[in-house]
Amino acid sequence: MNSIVPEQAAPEVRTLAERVFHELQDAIVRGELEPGSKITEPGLSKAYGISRGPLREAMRRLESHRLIERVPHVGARVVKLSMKELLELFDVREALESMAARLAAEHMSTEEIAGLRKVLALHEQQADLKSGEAYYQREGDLDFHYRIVLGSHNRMLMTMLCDDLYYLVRLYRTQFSASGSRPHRAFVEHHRIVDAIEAGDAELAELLMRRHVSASRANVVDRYATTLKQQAEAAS
Amino acid sequence: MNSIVPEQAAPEVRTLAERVFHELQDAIVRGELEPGSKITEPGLSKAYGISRGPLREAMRRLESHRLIERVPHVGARVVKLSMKELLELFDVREALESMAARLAAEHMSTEEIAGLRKVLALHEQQADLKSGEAYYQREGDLDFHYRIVLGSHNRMLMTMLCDDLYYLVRLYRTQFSASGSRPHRAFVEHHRIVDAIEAGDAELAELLMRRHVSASRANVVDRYATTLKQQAEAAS
DNA sequence: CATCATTTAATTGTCGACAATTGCCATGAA
DNA sequence: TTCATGGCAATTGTCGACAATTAAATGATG
Repeated sequence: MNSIVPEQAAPEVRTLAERVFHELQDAIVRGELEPGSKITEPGLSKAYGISRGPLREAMRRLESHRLIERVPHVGARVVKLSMKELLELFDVREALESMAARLAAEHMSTEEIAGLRKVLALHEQQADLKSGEAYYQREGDLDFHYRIVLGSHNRMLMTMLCDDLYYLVRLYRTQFSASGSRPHRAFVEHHRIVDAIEAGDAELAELLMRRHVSASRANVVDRYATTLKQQAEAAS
Repeated sequence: MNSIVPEQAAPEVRTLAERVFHELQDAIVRGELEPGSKITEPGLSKAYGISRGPLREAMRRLESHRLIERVPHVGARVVKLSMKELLELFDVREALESMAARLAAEHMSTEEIAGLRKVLALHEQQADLKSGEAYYQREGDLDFHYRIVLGSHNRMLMTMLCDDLYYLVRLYRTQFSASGSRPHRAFVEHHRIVDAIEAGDAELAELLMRRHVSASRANVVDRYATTLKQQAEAAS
């Protein structure tokens, strides 16, 4: 079980390959390694002061997490999400997270639900501050989704969403510099979802989560259309 | 894009690691490598006549596909699906495949639908033969699901289902020696799903696929309970 | 006889070097 | 000028050896 929460709470990293994997993962998600840029084994090998052996293992792991793309005998590039791929990601999230919400409504313990409520409270408090810094809002949002996935008690779902897809989500947020959008509405939706989970209403929780992700996707499409329009105006 | 269809139609394998990966994948899914058995790097290295370098890469890939489990400094074992994990797999399949059916209803071309119908015809023809050999039936079943996933035109879904989960499904079928169960009912369900896809009814296709996977899951639970009961009787 | 510490063997992790393949660049011909 | 061809540099793929860690075997001790 890898890091469950963004904060790299990895206490003991037992192997070099593992450590450099996490470092590279962070570097990519944070945008320090430019999307689409080519990364070379000797380069990284020197940069991190390790041999190419462990580095290749780390890169192979990054590839399986869809953070880099490799072509045999050619090289590796940091993944660059296209709009099409981003929408694909949302469809997959909709399928998996709605299932997670359904299972969470069936299996989540009272303690877990209490923790979930605490996250919501913290989330709103930060929103009241209107601190502008959308970063924490967004991290809070991910925290919310994390906990529901964990509440599903389905390990396969957990690794798929928490270890793979959520890193892509964060990568997207840096690549498209997606600021915290539609925050208030998202808050309301989050609350409704927790209510359904607490009531043990699996079907409703599933439906609400589905709409929640779907609305988020629609919001992305909107923003993208707006951006295109602005670019067209600027060009004319 | 890796092998889309079971038949290893990989014409050109460019690297040793890739080749041995596919060979090991087949060996595991076919049950030649016993589930839960420990696999050692020097052993496989000699067995396949390659160095440990490419072999480690192949093993790392197998791990990301959930076919083996590795522990740092300890070793790797062929995955052994427990009942709990099998049910988890079904929940994930239900989520992803129902989404695939929905997208397929929206995006599938007439040619793709024709191909799908052809698979169904072939499927039934084999059933009429009552050839007992459930193997082909099962492969036909997987072929059906493959094509629908491909019809979703969502690459992320395709890799998740075709490259990862479906190998686990086949592994399960060998591990639990699951014979062709409930074949007639599955046929009917398959037809209804294709009808919905052809009609472009996304919601219905999604619902039917969901029920289809869910019924398959329930069937597995039934069989498992029966097995347990028989074992208890034999012990008494 | 059981339990614990120590040693030992085997496996994994890491490293540096060599071979193979690719992409680039210069050179030359149409 | 443009395109094809050849060679060259760089990167990836592969290999064997060494170091670090783990699990087991052995022996000592209560």
